[in-house]
Amino acid sequence: MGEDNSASAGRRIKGTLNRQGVLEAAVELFNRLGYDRTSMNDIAAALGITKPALYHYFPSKEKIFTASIERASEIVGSALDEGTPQDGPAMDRVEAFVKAYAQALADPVFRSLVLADERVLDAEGKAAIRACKRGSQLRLESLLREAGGEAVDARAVARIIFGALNWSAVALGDSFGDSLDALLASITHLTRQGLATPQANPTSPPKKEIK
Amino acid sequence: MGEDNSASAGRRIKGTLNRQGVLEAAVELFNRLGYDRTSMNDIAAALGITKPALYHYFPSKEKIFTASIERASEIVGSALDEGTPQDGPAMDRVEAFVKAYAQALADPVFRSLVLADERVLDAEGKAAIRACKRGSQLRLESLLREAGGEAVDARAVARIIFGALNWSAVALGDSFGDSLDALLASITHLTRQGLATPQANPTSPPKKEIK
DNA sequence: TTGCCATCTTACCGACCGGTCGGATAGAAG
DNA sequence: CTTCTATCCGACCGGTCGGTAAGATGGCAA
Repeated sequence: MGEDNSASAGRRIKGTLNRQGVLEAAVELFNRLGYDRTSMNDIAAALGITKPALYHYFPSKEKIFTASIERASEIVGSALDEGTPQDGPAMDRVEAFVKAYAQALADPVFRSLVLADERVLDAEGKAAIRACKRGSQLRLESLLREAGGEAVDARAVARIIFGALNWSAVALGDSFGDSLDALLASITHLTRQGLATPQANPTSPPKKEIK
Repeated sequence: MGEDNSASAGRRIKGTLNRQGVLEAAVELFNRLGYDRTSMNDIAAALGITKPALYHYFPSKEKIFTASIERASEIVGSALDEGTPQDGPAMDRVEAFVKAYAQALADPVFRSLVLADERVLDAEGKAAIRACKRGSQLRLESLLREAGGEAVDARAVARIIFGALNWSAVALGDSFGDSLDALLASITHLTRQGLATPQANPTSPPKKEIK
């Protein structure tokens, strides 16, 4: 509500630190060292200030994290909105969606959400992460169903795609971008070929012995 | 070398605690809470002893972790050896390999390796994890090349498969087993279809301007 | 000039961490 | 019996953590 964001008074002319700057520095450390192993002193030192000064921008360490989660949700949301066309062949839209998601993974702030260990957050933070991930998941599933009909298990294929991208981003770290093109090409290839031919028995659970 | 494993004397008749028991309890906690947030007191409490007693079985917290990593390497190694046939159609062997790997993921000790954050380990521990992961990766790549020839980018497809399985195992936790069948079916389907038709321009980097 | 307020610092707190010390306990060996 | 040794515990250590108290600094508005 009443957030006064005017670059008003204070000391610090050099740097003009603000919440955004703190958040970016913190995210960089969270991604590199992990949330637990990043101390408030580390963050402060990276900004050239002392620990208590940090508490003028955020009331606690966890609030920094949850703020980065919220920001990450906005980032991936708008990236998918802008990157996924509203019409055209369904499979092309799947491809555009996957590409947009992969590009969002290049943003450190969004990576902090993917890397985030839900166990360190309270119920509210957990819910925010789950809602964001679930949103992306459902959007891709819907697109896949549109593209493949009943030919495949859309939920499972979406899991494969997100798993491939998220895991590679986490495992490869900063060199993720180097192999991204090859990864995207293969994901697209497998998905196109897989959706083109129906799967034996996609989702359906065994109906025989319901009792 | 000279490890005396004889179930010799001492107090404790009830329980007959040993390194194996300590390791299993620790792994369960590491997987549930994360390595950093699991204290030696937590592990001791789970075993019904106190912290100093723990140091009769392992010399440090990190040694418990590295021991679980070594054990996990053996588990996945033998699971893949036993689960992957030596002959038959290459694609069938890929499928068997993937299935064997997925079953290894059900073992908490192996999951501790997949979940492990390399950043908390020393150079030796890091190397052990990397060697294990790299071994699995190369085996699958080799199998994929055998099955698909030059049709696809084997490295990228292997990343997709491991990413899908590892990420799902981490994200779904204990309910991983519930959706495993559907996941395996879709992975197999996508891989079979993807290998059946060649990819536009798989791995090859631009050869033109080598200079 | 006066007073306000955002900014930033030094010094500190209680809690918890991994790990250690010295001793208590009890079955096995002689 | 004594002695040995594996097992285990209460108490404690140095260090780090997230967070706080209290005050110094300096630009801005009145």
